[in-house]
Amino acid sequence: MMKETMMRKGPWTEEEDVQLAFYVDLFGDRRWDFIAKVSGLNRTGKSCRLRWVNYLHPGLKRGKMAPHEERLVLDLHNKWGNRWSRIARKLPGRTDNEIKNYWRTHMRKKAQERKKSNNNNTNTPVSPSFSSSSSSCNSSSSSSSTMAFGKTVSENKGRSFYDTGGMKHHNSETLEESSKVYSMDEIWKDIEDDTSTDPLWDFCPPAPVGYPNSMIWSIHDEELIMHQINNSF
DNA sequence: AAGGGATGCAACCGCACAACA
DNA sequence: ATGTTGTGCGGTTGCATCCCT
Repeated sequence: MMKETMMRKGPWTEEEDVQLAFYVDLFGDRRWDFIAKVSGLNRTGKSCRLRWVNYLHPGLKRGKMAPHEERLVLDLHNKWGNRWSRIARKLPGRTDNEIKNYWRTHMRKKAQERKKSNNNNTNTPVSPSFSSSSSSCNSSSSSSSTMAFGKTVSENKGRSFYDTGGMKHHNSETLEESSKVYSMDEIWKDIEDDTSTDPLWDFCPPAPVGYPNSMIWSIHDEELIMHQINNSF
């Protein structure tokens, strides 16, 4: 039987962050349900984990993606599709969530640029705003296809507009050419063509995920520690 | 200066999978 | 072999801030 207690949701407060960090420091970044319980945070283990992984983890970089990171994301997405966590492992200090958000943002940007360039492709070229040149964009064969980005695309049953599917769809015949209302793959391919020629990303570091995995402790230890904690608060 | 749309990011949800009893 | 629990992942949403008119 699970007793239904109202779990807290929504943004984390600074106090909660401090508290979570304290307990993760004590118990390691595993056993999230346990941490959630003993910390007294009225959060689910899941929520605690997410907060730690995406925000509190000491190894995290913050701020804008560097150009080489952008390249890496593009290239790895081209290879692996929406395997965000996998991609994140190749970008130390970046989280899957961050990369996912980045991708979404830039897909949106790109989509809009494309839309613009389609609208007035007869004369004024669009100024590229993303990382490097995108001069070859308008060489794509999709110049006549209907662009259905933004809100309308959600009508496109189940596929979010930034979900190109990556690898998933490259070999798939489910995406019939004829049925494409819009083709992110095509668009992104164009972008890729511009960027992937650059071997810059080759430096690709050996994926140190950065989690301290040496936290070995027994249940017995847990209980002892718990006891101490309870006494100290 | 104000209002509205665009953007970026944090957080939640649902599902899948692995470990364990 | 099976059920339960914990964790991880990908997709989606909500909200605060920024920017433009």
